[in-house]
Amino acid sequence: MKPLPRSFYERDAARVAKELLGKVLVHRSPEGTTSGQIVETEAYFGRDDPASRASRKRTKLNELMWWHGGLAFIYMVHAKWMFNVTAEREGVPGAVLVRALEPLDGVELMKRRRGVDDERLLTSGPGRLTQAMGITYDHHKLDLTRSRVLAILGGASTDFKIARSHRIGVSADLRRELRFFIRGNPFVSK
DNA sequence: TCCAGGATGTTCT
DNA sequence: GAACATCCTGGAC
Repeated sequence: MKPLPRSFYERDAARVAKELLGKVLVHRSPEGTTSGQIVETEAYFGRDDPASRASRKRTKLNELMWWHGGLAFIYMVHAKWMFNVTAEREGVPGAVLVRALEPLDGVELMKRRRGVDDERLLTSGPGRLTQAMGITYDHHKLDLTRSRVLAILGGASTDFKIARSHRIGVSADLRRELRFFIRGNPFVSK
């Protein structure tokens, strides 16, 4: 499996979010390799999206949303790291939040990092999956199309049904439903 | 320097 | 389903 190319990411954020389902996120760390299939995502846009970090002024923290697609965009909420991928072409703000994974490789390492034994609790939430995968602000700005450390690989299963809903935990959501998840997958959050 | 807030998680009912 | 612990960030002062 090869990393998804830049052209995959430089499109409408909602489309990128939807098509990231079923792809595989891999982190190669000194402790070992962990990977998981993406089962839940959310799309975020720019100025017209009140829930987006890019709806406010461009700062050092959110500027990656304006950069080109395919970069790791990481920030902290409620003392938890959130893992996003930038979408859209350079100059157009957009990002996809990865909300849940189905663990594949390195399950024992994930359990150790999370301090829990129940597989369902390892990666079924945005803060949980970063902890299980060992993703931190160190990975901010990493190019997912080139990095050997952190990558999203294509070619995974497409044998699933996609469901959608409103985004979770946002104070002011858009009318559009921008959360995508694999229907019936036990690792989807909530 | 201080402090409110936030795209959450856990634990309790 | 609701309370609350958690802790970094940047803007306010």
